[in-house]
This record gives sequence, C-alpha cells and structure tokens, in this order.
Amino acid sequence: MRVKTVGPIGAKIMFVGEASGEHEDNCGRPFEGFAGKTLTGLMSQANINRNEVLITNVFKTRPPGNRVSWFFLDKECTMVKPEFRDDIEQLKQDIQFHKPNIVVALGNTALYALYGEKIISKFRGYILNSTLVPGQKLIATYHPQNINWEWKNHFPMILDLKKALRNSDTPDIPVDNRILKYDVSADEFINYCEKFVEDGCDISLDVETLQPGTHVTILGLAPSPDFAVSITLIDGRMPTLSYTKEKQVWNAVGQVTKNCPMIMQNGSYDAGVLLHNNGVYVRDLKFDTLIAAHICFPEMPRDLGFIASIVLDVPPWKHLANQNKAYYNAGDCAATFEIARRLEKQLKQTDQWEQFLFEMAEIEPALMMQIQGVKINKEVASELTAECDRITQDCDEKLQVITGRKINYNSPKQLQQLLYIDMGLPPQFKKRKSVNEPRKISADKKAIKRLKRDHKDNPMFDLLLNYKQYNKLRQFVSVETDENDYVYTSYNVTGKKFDADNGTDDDWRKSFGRWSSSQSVILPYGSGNLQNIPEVARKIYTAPEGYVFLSGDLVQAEAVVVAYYIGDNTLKKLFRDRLNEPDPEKKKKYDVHKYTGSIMFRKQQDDVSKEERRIGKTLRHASNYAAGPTVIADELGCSLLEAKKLLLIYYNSCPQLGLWHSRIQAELRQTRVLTNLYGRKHRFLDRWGDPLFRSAYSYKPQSSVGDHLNIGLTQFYNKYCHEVRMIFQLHDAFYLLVKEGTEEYWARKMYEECVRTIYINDEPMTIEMDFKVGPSWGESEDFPVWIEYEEDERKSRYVRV
DNA sequence: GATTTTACGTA
DNA sequence: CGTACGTAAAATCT
Repeated sequence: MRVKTVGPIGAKIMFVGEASGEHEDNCGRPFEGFAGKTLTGLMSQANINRNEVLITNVFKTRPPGNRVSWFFLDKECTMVKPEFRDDIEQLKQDIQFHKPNIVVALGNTALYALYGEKIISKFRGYILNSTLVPGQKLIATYHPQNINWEWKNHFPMILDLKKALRNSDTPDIPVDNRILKYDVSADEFINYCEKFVEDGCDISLDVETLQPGTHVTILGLAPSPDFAVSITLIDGRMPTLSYTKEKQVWNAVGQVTKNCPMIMQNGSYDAGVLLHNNGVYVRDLKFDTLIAAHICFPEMPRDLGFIASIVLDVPPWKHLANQNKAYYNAGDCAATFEIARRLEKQLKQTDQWEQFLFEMAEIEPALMMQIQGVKINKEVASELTAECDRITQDCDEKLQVITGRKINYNSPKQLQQLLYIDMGLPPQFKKRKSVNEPRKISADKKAIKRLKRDHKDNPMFDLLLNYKQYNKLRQFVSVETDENDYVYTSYNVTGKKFDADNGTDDDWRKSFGRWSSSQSVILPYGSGNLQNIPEVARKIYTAPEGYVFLSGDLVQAEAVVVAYYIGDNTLKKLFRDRLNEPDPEKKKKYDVHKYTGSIMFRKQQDDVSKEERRIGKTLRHASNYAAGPTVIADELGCSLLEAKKLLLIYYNSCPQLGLWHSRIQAELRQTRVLTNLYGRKHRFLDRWGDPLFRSAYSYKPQSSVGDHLNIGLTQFYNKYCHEVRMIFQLHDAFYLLVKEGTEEYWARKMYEECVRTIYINDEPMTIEMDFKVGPSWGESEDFPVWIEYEEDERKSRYVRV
C-alpha cells in the first residue's frame, strides 16, 4: 500500500523519512512501526507534538527486504530508478502544497532527495536551503532507526530536533551577511592587524598547517562573527612572500597576539605552532571553544564542525575545505568567534563559568610541557632494547623446542591456532560488554594466565607471558628522538584524541576531566603517550648531571574521595591520622590495604600478611567501581567461588558502598547529570543500564582527583614556571626536574599548592601529597618531608553531597 | 595502501 | 560484565 503524507493542514514542520516498512505498508501511514515509536519518543524529548506535524516518506512503497537500494539503479544510491521518480515529484508537490516553515530530513535518503547530498553525519544539524524545493528551509538529522543502532547519535538528534522546533516559527532562511576576505596581500593583512591592535578587540585566530614540520600555510583572524581575513603564506609547498615581507606579517601577527584577547578552537595547537615555529607568543588566550565544548557537552564530539552544527544557525561549510582553503579558514575564524559568544552565555547560564576558567588555565602549563620535552638517555635505552631482544629471542627458541614449530607470538591468529586447534586446549573468551554480543575467542594475556592456572606443569605459558611482556616493553624503550635526544608528548586538557574526520569515528570520549597524553603533532618524537610508560621503561628518562626528578603524588587519592563520599568513618580517621603523623616510619602504619586485609581476615593489622594485603587492595579497588567476581578471580588468580566469597565479606564489612552506588543511580535518574567535588558537571548519555552505572560510579572520584591535581599543578606553574621545570603529569602526580639539594624546597612548594581542604557536608577532607626523588623516572625513593598542614579557609571549598 | 581488529601499557 | 586513555602490529579490506 502506498503511504500518504499525514498531519494537519498548516503544520509548521514536515518530517521526511525514507520508505515504508512492514507496518507502514499495511496501514498506508508513515512511521507506524518500530522506527515510528522511536521517532515519537525523540520528538517528545524535543518538545515536539507528533500530532502537530506533517510526516511523510521519500518513497511511498515498501522495498523488498526493506532495502532502500531497491529504489536506485546504482549501489551508491545516487540514481533513482525511472519508475520511482514520481515519488520524488510527489514529495516536491507535497512540500509546495503544505508550505511548512521547516522540513526535517530523516537519514541519508531524505537528505539526498531534498538536498542532493549523501552523508548525513556531515550535514546534520545545519540550516539548509533545499535543492528539491529551492527557498524551502531544511534541516537534516539521523533516521530514527539509526538511533536504535548507534546510541551515540541519540543526543545530537534531540538537539537537531530542538533546533528544528526553534527554527519553525518562520520560513526564512538566515542570510549569510559575513564578509570573508581571503588571499589578501601582505600589506593589506598587516593593515588589518594594526587596526585590530588599535581597537584592542577580541580576535579569533586559526591556522592551517602543512606536514611534516607543521608549517603555517594559512593564517586567519576575525574581530567579529561577521568579518574575517586570511592570508596564504605557503601555496603548495612554496612560500608566497619574500623573507622580508613574511617577517613583517609575523611581526604584525605578534602584535595582535600580544595586545588582543584571543579566541581559538584548540588554542593549544595553534598557539603551540605559533610559539614553536614562528616565535609568536599568545599572551591572553581568553576563550578556547574546545575547552568550552568539553565543559558544556562532555560526551559530544568537539570538532568545530560539530560544535557549529549544534550551537549556530549557519549553513554547512566544512565540506568546502578542499575547494578553497583560504576562504574556509576565514569561515572557521568567524564561526569560532560566534561559537565563543554562544558558549560563554551557556557556561554562565549553567553555572559552569568557574569550571571553564580553571580548565582554560591548564592550557599554558600543558602546552609548555609539550614544547619543552624530556631528554632520553640513549645508552640506557639501547641497553634495555638489547635486553628485550635477548629475552624474547630466548623465549622464542625455548617455545620452539616445546611446540615444535615457529610462529609469530604477536599474531593473535597464529597463537589461537597453536593453542586451541593444534594443542587442543580449551578456548578462552574475551569478556563481553553485554550478553547479547557473540563470544569472542582470545589468546591474550588473561587467556594465557588462565591456561597456565590449569596446566601448572607446562612451562610454555610462562614463556609466552614473558615473550609478550618484553616484546611490549621494547616499544617503550626503543624510541625515536630529535637531534638533541629529546622526546615530546602533547598533553590534552580536554582528554581527547580528535575524532577521525571520515565519519567512521569510534566510541565517543567520556573524558572525566583528566588530561590525556598523545603524540605531539608539532614535535613527533618519542613513544607519544607518556602516561602509560611501564615502570622498567621509565629508567631511560634520566636527569642531567646535578639534577634529580622530584615527584609529588596525591596519596590514595581516589580511595580518600570514596571514603568521604560513602561516609566510612574508620577510613576517614585513618587518612586524617596519617596526615597528622610527622614520623615517616609511623606513617606506614596507616595503610588502607592492610586495614582492609585486617577486616577481611579478622585479625590485627600487624598480623596481615603480604598476600592478605594484596587481596585487600584488589578488593577495595575493584569494588569501589562495582567490579564482579570474574574480575576479582582473574586478578587474584583464584576460583570464581572464592572470589564470590571474598566479595560478600567485603560488601558486608562496608555496607555504605552499596548505598552510595544506589544514590548515584538515583542521582542519574533525576537529570543524568553528576557533579564532582569541584563543580564539574557531566551529563551521562549512555543507554540506561549497568555500563552507564559503572561509568558513573567512577566519575566522581576520578574527575575530582583529576581536577584536584590539575588545579594544584596550574597554580604551581603560574608561580614558579620561571624557576623550575615541570616534566610529567600522571593524573594523580606531577614531576619536576630540580637541582640536587633543592628537593625539599620544591617539595614544600608543591605541597603548598596541591594540598588543600574540601569540606564535604561540613567535614574536612584533605588529600595528602607524598614525594619521591630519583636520578631517573624509573629509580626513585621516598622523600619524606614533614609539613604541618593547617586547614586554611581561603583555600577551601564547601560541597554538599 | 588504508582501515579494522586485537592486544596491552598507565592512573 | 571496574573506567579512562593512546599506540603498535596483525589482519582484513579495496
């Protein structure tokens, strides 16, 4: 049965879907089946009443197998079969008859029919002018069915629908009055720069770069959302200006960044390139739209195109990037300026301005650490590399004797063949996220450990584990350095690697306020991420003659935060006593894990064995985040039954934990927004269920500790960056490179900036900081410094939880 | 040659 | 059914 367009005459919004499914075919009305239910739900979340809108499909009949490609001649679905062209004509006439203020295209097919473009992810959320009915305002979003498959598109789709509603008052398509000047002459560009300096106005800046070397090819500036100017410095691979002229341009840009408050999208990159390559220092990065987006939409993509699509009412421009880079760059500058205005408003309205400011303040220390880099000891590095090679070769040879064949142990496929087919061992499976997923066979470390447990007499499993360990270690110790033996990392304040721009982006990033570390695009030397270097490999990072590494780490930080959240009085006292204990030897007495062991095994703390302490540590850690018995069993190497017993004892000894977990769930149910100890808000967008809860349990402690350290680190940097060098940030610790003999002086300064009190329900919580000193990152010893801590009102925060 | 999968290091 | 992050090598696709 052909479906009709349904809805009231005079409706302001018209939804256009794809084609009929089974239900639609039966009743002749669009969106009556499963996808229809989803659509109704989405509409109501966007405050749209389904009865007040028009709904139709592009194709009026049901394709065999529900495949849309049936309507097209080609696989890419770009040529409609002649017999279905009437459907398109019908759609056109329907729109012209009803004259809705806005049409909403649902999915690729509708977007193609109405606008001639195929990739919904690139065009969704923008205000478009329909090509099928020129002058008709159009917005595209996902097909409801897609939301059922890809949950991460759920929230953007609701935002799109809300935008459609906002734009349904009038049929007017916003006119683009922007003046985007591109490829201006050097002199004209310099004139603009001088004018901007004279006005002292906010300026948004954006650079395009060329690899390798990260040379600036195009530079754009905008003093408002309506005007932008860009200059091309490198065309292809050739400079466009003479040396003298280009120098004049850089001088002019330098004056702008010296005198004007700057606005950027990911300023850490642009400012880093300008500083490192062009000697241009950005004095006042006033507003970074990446940071703002991270605070406002912590689970959303943060590229400029996406932010624009949810914050602005503009036509899409990102797909033009390859046609005219200079024009596109100017467009980016203008868009960044406007996004900054809108997000500033939103940050203030949602009471997150303070959080925004302290995240902004983290940019400079993060950037400086990136550009300074760390020196590698090449001798130690090559020794360790040789050792890795020796051990892996040795394992390889011994394994060859045992198994009688030579395979690549790094190959999951070959290893699975060897273990589960040739040797006939019981296949091991990877843990699934949900029971609906198919079980996946695996030959990873965990699998081998399990096999080892059941075949204690066979030495091959130890050899395999050894091989894997040293093979992995090799990648951390054999690193490429620059000509001065330095390596670098990019510390990313918003904790995110950028999503691929090919539309096939993987999981979204949660980013709980911790920094991430990744390979620097500006200085691509070293293993990239410096936050996952194994202990042994840290030996290659040695301090120069006369210097040592000094680290300050927050003691048991997450455990402290959890203890206060759940209200565990014994633990609170334990942490407090440790804080007030001047004797470093006696401090060791206050050991959470020994305490846990003593409860679990009902004995005095002094009688707790090493093994019992380990069990206590594992249990506390795992159960804070609601881990299950399988994980405990794997971690402890015990049976599932034993793990279950241990967990039961643990939960009985700590009933507050379960209550806290329930409270988090209740909090989620309200608004899905959780707030940490520093006021950082996070809206959780996952489907309702266990993975959501687990993620939420870890949010408050993890992000609170992250913010706690980063605030201290930033304060420390602002005071002392001219006197001392900051080297690493490891989530709950940071490292300095200090002159021998000044360790204690700097330890005290770190303590002053990092140790502060948060009052939780009027109770003071203080996380202690301990210090370590060593000639290399890998060889350090405790460096006890007794600092009497006075709770200082000025440094404190009050929170209710 | 480009993309996806598998594995594994840290807090 | 800890979570979060980034990278390398193998496997697979085109």
